[in-house]
Amino acid sequence: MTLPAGARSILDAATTLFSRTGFDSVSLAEIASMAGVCKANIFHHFESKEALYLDVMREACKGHAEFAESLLRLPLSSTEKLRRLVAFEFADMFEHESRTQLVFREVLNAGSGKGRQLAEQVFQRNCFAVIALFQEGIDRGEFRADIDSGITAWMLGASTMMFFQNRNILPHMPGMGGCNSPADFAEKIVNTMLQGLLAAPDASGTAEAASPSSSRKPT
Amino acid sequence: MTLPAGARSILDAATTLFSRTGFDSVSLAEIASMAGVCKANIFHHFESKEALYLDVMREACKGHAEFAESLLRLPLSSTEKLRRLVAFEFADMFEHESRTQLVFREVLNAGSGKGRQLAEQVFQRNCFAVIALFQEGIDRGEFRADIDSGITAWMLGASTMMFFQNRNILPHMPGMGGCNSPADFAEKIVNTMLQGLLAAPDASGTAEAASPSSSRKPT
DNA sequence: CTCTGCACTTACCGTCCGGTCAGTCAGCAA
DNA sequence: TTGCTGACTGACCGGACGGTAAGTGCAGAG
Repeated sequence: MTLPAGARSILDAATTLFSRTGFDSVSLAEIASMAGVCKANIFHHFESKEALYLDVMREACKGHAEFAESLLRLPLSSTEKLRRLVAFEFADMFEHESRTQLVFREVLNAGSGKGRQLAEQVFQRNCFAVIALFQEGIDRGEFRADIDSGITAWMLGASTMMFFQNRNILPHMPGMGGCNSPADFAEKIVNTMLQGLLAAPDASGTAEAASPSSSRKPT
Repeated sequence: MTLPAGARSILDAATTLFSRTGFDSVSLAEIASMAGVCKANIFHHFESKEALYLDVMREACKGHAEFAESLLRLPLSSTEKLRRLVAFEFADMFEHESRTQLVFREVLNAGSGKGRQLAEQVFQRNCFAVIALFQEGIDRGEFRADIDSGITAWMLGASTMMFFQNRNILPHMPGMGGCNSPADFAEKIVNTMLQGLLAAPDASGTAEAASPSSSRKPT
């Protein structure tokens, strides 16, 4: 915001390039070239390559996970909150691919990450919000009492990240031809989870609760 | 096997180092040093750094996914096959950490991977076996007919990979304090999935089918 | 013993990288 | 006009990198 134009363009170029192939395989010369400045200018605005990377990460992490937390306070069923949360996260990921890629790379590359801490903070905060959501559903009797909210949140997060990370090769994966859009995938994983989460289906109610909007998919 | 001792030690050192931090941040000098040979000797046995990496990947991929395929042919319930499959995969992953890390890194680092194709083959093959398992369960009426076997396999694979990848920070994750061992986690994700997979629980049977071995966990 | 082929080494090359430095230039206050 | 500041640059540095050339030593075949 208060950054000079040069620093801004460096940060943007670095975000794009780092998100593409990581820290090591991007050179400062590349970044400078894409930013339209000379290499030495990078050192005028940033202390080192690593400091630049951390600034890029800090920016990428900002603004994440706030929706999830605000969502928790809305007067909705836990099922509906879950649907909205996953739908939002998928939309958000694809709207900011570079940022998302950066954070995910750090979370997924166990150890050795320079921005690991930052990414973990984002991940943990997100995870915690989802856990709270599941726990609320359990307390309300909307979800089964015998599920583990931590494990369930983990599965949801893992599926989401993997989908994003493999979005380009997904059409070539066996059995995944059926889901063609992120929204489609999001709906399907939520449905799959819900069928295991919803409180015991006494008689009716199961199918309806799993698909509250009447004509979600006529099959 | 038919490799000279030197080539063998180079391959082993490279496997260890590449699995630790990836391709870029490992130098041939490091590999040579760990292998106890001089750097030039690497070029005697391997065409280039990249060729060495591909050989390492090829070896890491070998022998994977065979258990899953053989498992499918056993005369067991789909539920039991699923349990055994996941239990085996968790045990196998932790028994060969370096190999596993290599393959997972390639699968998870979207794009830009040198051994991407190899890792994808492993991943696809594994995925396909699990999909077949789910499909069998559906056909038998053991699993719900309205689940998507591809999505379900995806969720299972994603959860497993994420667990392995984050095994070191897992104790610090919110809500994951409860599961202390890989086997524990494996059992929990299977249970979570099954509760959503098992055919409609008419009256009894659900809890029993989800935990076939009588005294799995007395709670 | 000699020849051959292979494992292996020492010494070196050109290149590219992160980082430094001296200096230019525009804007602005006094 | 002068003096100062901060954005920006081109030229350069030491070092590490992937890779090469030339040669050593040694085992087995003839």
